[in-house]
Amino acid sequence: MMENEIAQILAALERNETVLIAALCEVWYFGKVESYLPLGDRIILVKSDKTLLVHQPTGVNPINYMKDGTEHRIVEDAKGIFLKSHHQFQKDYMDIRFEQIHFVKSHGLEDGNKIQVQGSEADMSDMIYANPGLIEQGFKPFSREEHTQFGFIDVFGTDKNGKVVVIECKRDMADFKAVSQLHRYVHKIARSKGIPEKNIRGMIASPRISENAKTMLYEQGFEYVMIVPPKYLEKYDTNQKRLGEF
Amino acid sequence: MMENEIAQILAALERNETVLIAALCEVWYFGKVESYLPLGDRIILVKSDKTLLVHQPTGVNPINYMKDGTEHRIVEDAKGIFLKSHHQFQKDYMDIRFEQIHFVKSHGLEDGNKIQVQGSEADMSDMIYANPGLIEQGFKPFSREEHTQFGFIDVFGTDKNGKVVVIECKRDMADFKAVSQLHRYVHKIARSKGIPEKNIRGMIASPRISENAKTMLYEQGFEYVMIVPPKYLEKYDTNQKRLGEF
DNA sequence: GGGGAGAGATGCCGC
DNA sequence: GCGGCATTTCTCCCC
Repeated sequence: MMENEIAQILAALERNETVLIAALCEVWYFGKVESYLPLGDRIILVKSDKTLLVHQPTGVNPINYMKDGTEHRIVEDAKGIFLKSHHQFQKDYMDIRFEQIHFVKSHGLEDGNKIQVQGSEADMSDMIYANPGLIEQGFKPFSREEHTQFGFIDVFGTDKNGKVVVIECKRDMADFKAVSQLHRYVHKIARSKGIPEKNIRGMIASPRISENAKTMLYEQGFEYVMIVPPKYLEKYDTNQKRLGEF
Repeated sequence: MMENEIAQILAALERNETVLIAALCEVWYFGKVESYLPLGDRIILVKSDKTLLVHQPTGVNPINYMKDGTEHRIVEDAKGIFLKSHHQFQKDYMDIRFEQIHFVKSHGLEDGNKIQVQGSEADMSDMIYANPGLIEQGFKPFSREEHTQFGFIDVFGTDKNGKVVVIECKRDMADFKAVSQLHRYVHKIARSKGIPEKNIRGMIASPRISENAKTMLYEQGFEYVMIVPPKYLEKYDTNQKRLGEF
């Protein structure tokens, strides 16, 4: 009944193509958790690196997946027609039983390009290093080399009085976890430099901060600087223009 | 040149079907961040809820996406043929320029079923409520109703001496964040009940714990209980058997 | 491989 | 919408 579609899938897997399947199916997963997805229409995607995705007709995330390097085979027996997948290192398994295959399509895809992103937390700290005045007058960040030596601290320098300043950047709203992160960093620096914690200035730099976080921040004697990640809003306006251009 | 494929896309969008496109394309995104993905072969998936996914030929995650409720339209001008997507509430935009469309497929998908998962953190705390002896002899969890009233504490009860016990469950390896979570809960309970923090027992329950976390845990006077989420390994063995059955 | 941290994290639930 | 938290988070980078 589905011989033709199964043959297409096998041939495409053999040729290492990307395979797209629309099918009425049920799915079992056994790995870090166990899951069962009852019968329904789904899109199944097998990529050339052997990643397997099962997508329901709604939502961003796959409902089931297997990572790259998975082995796939088709098994036909009395219980039905299955795509059986196994990942040797992840030690997990997925079984898909096909009740009906709506269509199969495959294609060899070539894509060596990577995405370029602007507006990340790293861009924020770069911006502060390039324009220390954004923090306050007289703020001097240490060199980028020293930055790494103390671990994962976003920005690290001295104020106009020579006091050590530790800054934790968040690209969006800072929450209490950002404050406890900052506290941990200040503690780390205090110990490694032999300075009392209260003599180190800790700051959160972000476009906004939650009420809880603000309270925690001030309770611990830390400070807040409102900084918007580079081109966060400006580019948004630009987009509107750019969209209009078309 | 791509008239036929464009017509297929438009018709499928009109009919609210799930649309699959394999295409050589470049992608711009403007939203919380900005991104640009240079020309390459990708799979584009538009779901019936108007979710848009762009997948490269490798990896589990989409390289670009738009959430459900996005508006999509095809725009053809001197600069090329575009799928232009806009989300009113997310206030973000995506533009895909098609250089070449390898194929278009669409289908109306029906799927009302939800996934059933076993082995989550919630299952762990359920297991402990059902079998308090897993923690220690004499441990008595409070009722599930009280559980919510103190917030997001996984398990909450008293030991054989009537001391309050707060347990944070992790389905896999517990790290230092789990310990600081536990510390916060103990602090919360101490304040709300007017008990000194040192008179409350805090515990991490997980199949494993990192060295750092263990150190932090003991420094703060907390305890560790090794608990494996229900059927974490047993079912894994079962699977092997079950897989053999086919 | 462990450990720490970001991510356009997403998604869920509760207020 | 914010807030807190789990997720088969994934991914990257460093030790």
